[in-house]
Amino acid sequence: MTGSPMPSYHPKAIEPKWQRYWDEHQTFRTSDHPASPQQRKFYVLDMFPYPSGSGLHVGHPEGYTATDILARYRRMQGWHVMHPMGWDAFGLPAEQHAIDTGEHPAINTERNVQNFKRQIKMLGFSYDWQREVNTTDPEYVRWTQWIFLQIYDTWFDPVAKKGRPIAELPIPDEVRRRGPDEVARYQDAHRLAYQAEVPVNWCPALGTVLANEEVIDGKSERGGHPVIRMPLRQWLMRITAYAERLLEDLNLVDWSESIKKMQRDWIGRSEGAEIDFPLAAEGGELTAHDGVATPRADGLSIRVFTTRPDTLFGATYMVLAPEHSLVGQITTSAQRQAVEDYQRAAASKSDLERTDLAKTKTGVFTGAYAINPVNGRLLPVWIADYVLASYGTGAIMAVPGQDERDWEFAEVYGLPIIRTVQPPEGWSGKAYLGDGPAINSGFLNGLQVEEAKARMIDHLVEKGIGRRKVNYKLRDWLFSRQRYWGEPFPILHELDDEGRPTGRMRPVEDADLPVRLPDLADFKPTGNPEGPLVKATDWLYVMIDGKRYRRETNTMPQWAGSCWYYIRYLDPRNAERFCDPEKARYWLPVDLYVGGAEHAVLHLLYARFWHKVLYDRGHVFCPEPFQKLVNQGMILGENNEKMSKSRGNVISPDKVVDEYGADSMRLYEMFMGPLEAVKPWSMRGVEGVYRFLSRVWRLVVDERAENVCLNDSVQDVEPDRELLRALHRTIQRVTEDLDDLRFNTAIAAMMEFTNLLTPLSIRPHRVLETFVLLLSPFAPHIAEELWSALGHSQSLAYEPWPQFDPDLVKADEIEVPIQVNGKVRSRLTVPAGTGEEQLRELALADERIQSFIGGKKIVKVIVPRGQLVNIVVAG
RNA sequence: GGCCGCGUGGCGGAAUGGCAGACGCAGGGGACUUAAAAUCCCCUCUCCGGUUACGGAGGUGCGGGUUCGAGUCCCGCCGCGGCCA
Repeated sequence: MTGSPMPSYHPKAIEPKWQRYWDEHQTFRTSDHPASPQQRKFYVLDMFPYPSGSGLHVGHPEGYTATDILARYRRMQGWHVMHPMGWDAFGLPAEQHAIDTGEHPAINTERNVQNFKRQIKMLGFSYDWQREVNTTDPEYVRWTQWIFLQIYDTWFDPVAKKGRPIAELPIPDEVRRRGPDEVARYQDAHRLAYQAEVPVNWCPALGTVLANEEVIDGKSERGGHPVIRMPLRQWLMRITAYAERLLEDLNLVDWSESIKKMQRDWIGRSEGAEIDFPLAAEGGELTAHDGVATPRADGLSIRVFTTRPDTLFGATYMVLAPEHSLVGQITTSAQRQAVEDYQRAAASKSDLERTDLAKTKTGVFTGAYAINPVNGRLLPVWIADYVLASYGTGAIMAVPGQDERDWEFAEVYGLPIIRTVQPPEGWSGKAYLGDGPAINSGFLNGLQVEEAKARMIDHLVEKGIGRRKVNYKLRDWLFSRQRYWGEPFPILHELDDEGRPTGRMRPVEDADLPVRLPDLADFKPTGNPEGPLVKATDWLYVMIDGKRYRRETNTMPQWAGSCWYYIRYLDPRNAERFCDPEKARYWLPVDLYVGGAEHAVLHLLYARFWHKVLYDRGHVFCPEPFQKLVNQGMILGENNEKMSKSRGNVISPDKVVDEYGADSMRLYEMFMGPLEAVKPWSMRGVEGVYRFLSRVWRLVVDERAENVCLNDSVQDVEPDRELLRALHRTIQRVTEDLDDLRFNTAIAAMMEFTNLLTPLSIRPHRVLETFVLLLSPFAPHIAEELWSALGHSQSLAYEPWPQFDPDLVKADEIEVPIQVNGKVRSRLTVPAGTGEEQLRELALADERIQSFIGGKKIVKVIVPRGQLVNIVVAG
């Protein structure tokens, strides 16, 4: 605060004052219960930030301002508003800092949180800080671990299509007969949280595995370190079991089509068939000339998934992913060396590199042949890295005639190409993917693609060599990380007398949660896949009932805490449960969720998945967590480029607030353009809204006085009809724009109204009061100050939102343009509500119009909604 | 390569199929001032005619279409952005 005199607009003096007022009066504390049964609830949520060391950037306040305006608006409309904030505070930068400096990540994190909180509070957001959560808080971690155990305790019943307690999993008799260990193994294999040996992206530099999404171009998303593929035993979440519901329930939510589509594409549902191709006995290629191929004695076959079973007659070779388990068994001795060399080379490539369409296809023949089950044709079996082990069955039937990549591969290696769909006349391309009649396809000939698919599947089912199958691109979620700064898994591994794991696991009892992170002197990665927690030898071993256990040393990924924070806000200090069911029932789903589009797929998919498991297990009561979702657009630098330190175009909120105040910052970010649009920053623009706020200030306050007191023009008089109409029109525009999240045009409406008020020498007190209320959600500090200057002793935060009178909004007279053949030629000024017939007559009688239509034939006259006349003349 | 979104003044942007360019920025002129800043008032899409008043023509990336009427709807192209490959 500077000691400068108050009468001119001085945000630095008024903003901290009102922030203190709101804090001291707990103005925005949200009660657990509605004031009356009629009160509507409104849960408006921001994507909580990762408190990085560099502090807030101007992108954060964009979404936060939008939600804050709506929260304040709804409060004034009498709604029961939930508007919380917290910290997504586990993450790699804090751990890296710890590795570099030896300082515990919690200390660094706390410092960053304090800085973020200071910056957020300086913008005057109306959060209920009593509900602040921090994902690294042991009391929060406790419930993240508890939810993990809920998921661990759940299996997916494919018949009921829902998650059920593992105790309800039917155990087959043969499993039961083999004893309790087998039963436990069977259960473990069905849990939604399970361990499996999977090929992972191991990043030696970070000392951790990474999810596919965290690997970009073979390098880690954070840090850009090289990543290699290797098989490791990891925790996974069976999100694939929920694929269908995650897809289906997108129909229940009010999200933009583009975000829904991104989620749908990520889930990647496709319908097709699974087909078994028997492998031919060695030397089978010799018998092919006789048209008889002999299957291998051991009956081995290759199972493929295809979305185009109609093209089966066009299969001319087969491809296995280099990692496919059959490769070793079927490769002939002559090909073994080449195959093994190729497998090694493929292991060092990322999926992205392998499947790049532009890349020249490579592969190696295994020496083996499979038999096409529909025509007995022998198909050479290759391995190639363009086939991924993780998609479908990790094997394909190659149909070059109808698949671009197969065509390319066939060209490179001189494999035969058979078209099975007739391309349109004049087709000059290679593979033809479109519709058309089947050719070279036996009993399918002449059928269009869809019909041919159905007929082929029927045929496969009848012969017992294939089945209808739905496939998803979605993979199970790799849930473990070899890091320190994350939630420990609440899982104990049983050890035998020699200290070797028995393979039996037990979850930590609820009463013993949270499993806290042990303190470490050294946070460096161990360089082996066990993670830094193995160094905490005191923490690592546990004795229970005379048995020795070793704690799980993996930690959870950063996504874990953000999967359920919106629930914890509702009951943040509950020590008995993760959330009181009555509170969850009352507040959920979130009515409006605002955040960056970078979370459009993963965060939202993971959070929806956890929500659905909690829903199935009876802990939450609505199928979807986020009813309406809005993605704010990115704010670019003043040079129209993405803001970044390296480009030197970063705008600091601290600086903006220091120069112009929080209200100008808020107002500018909302005035820049539509919330969802990408838009460049402009300091001149900030100055523009600052000038607007100064003008508003001067409408009310006497600048010449020593203290804040009313301008002489503010008088206790009734507004004239014209001013009253403009006021009500402004109320209408601001209200309707707020309902539709059109903040930029709402602000424009208020600017127009002040432009009208500025030249007036008498400004009715009542009109200014109403206007200040309209402005208050956008620029709350100046609004509070003016409200107080207008004679009120309490905050305006719960003043009723102004209502407009629809009759008053209507103008007495309107101007009606008259067009001739669509061009405006004249205008009429008529009383509002003049009938169409009368408008038509007035228009035709108009002198200027006469000169345009004179002598011409009038074809018709159109008077839409009595607002315009268009006269259509011939010639 | 596929899918999605977007192309409007010098700039950010406004326009339920109905007067294109609201509002703001930048720019120009004026008032106030010893002066400057601040503030207030006026002008500001392009071209043509006119001293003025004003009138006319064109104009929303390009080309077509639907319609009495298209920035808005449809088809094709070009450019930019995002997501996926």
